[in-house]
Amino acid sequence: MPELPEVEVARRNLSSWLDGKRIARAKVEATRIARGGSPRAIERMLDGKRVASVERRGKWLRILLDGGAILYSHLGMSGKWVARDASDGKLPHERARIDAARGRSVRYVDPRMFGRLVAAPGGEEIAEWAALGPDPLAGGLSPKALAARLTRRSGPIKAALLDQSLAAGVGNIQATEALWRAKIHPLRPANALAPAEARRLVDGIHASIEETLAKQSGPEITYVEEAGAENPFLVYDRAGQPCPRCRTKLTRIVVAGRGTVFCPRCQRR
DNA sequence: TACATTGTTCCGTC
DNA sequence: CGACGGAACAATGT
Repeated sequence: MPELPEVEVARRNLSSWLDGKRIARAKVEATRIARGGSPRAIERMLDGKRVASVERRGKWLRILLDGGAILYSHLGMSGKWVARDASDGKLPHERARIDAARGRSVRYVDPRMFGRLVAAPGGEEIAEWAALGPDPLAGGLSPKALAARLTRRSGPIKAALLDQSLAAGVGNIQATEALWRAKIHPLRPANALAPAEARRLVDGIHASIEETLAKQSGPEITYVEEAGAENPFLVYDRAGQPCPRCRTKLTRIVVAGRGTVFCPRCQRR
C-alpha cells in the first residue's frame, strides 16, 4: 500500500522523468480510474503540453502543465508510476501512459484499480486535494496543532490518525508504526492524549516516514504485500513476533476495520 | 464455493 | 455540521 513515503518517491521519480519535457502522446484506458472527464478528454488535455512540475500533498500527486491545466493522481492500494522506453509494449495492468518527447515513456500500472486520474483542465483545485490536512513531510504537522484537532474526537487515536484531514498521508502502516514508536495504545481515546504524548506521536510519525523514505528510494517501488517483498517495518504485519524494544509478543487487533499491531507491554491503555 | 482480507473514499446515521 | 461506523471497490488467499 502506498502511503506518504512511497508517494513522495513517486513524485521525485515523475519529476525527474517529466519536468520540462513536452508530452508527445498520452494514452488513458477506459477504466474506473479515469475521472473528471472521459479518458479521451484527459489525453487531449495532456497531448503536446509541457510539464512544469510535479507536486505531492498527503497521498495525492499532481502534474502541473504549462498553461495551467493539472492532472491529479492517487495511487490507491496498488498504483505505481514506472518508466519504460516508448517502444516497450503494454505492461501487465497498465492503465495509462505519458510519453515524453525525447524522453521516457511513463506508465501508470494499477492491478486493483483503486487509483484515480483526475483531469482539471482549468487548473482547478479538486475537493480531495483541498480537504487534506497538514503534510508531515513538509513540516506542517506540529504537536500543538494535532492535539488541538484531537480534542474534538472521542474515538480511538488510531482511527483519528487515518483521517486525511488531520494529517495528510498517514495510512494504516504509518499510523501503526508511529503509535508503537510513541508507546501509545491504538485504542486510547484521541482526546485523552497528554501534551507529551502528542509530541511523541508527531515525532513517531516523522521518524517512521523518514525511515521508510530512505528505504524505498529508487525508480521502482515494491509494496510490502507483494509476493517476494520483505517487510521493512518494525511492527506492521508482525503480530506474534517479539517487540523490537522489549521482546513481548506483538498483538493484532482490528481498529476502524483495519488490522492493527501493537505491543501490549510498551503500549499500555 | 464462499468468505475474509486489504486501504481509502464515500455514504448514511447519530 | 462533525464524528463515526460500515459499504463498496478488485483481486488474492484459505
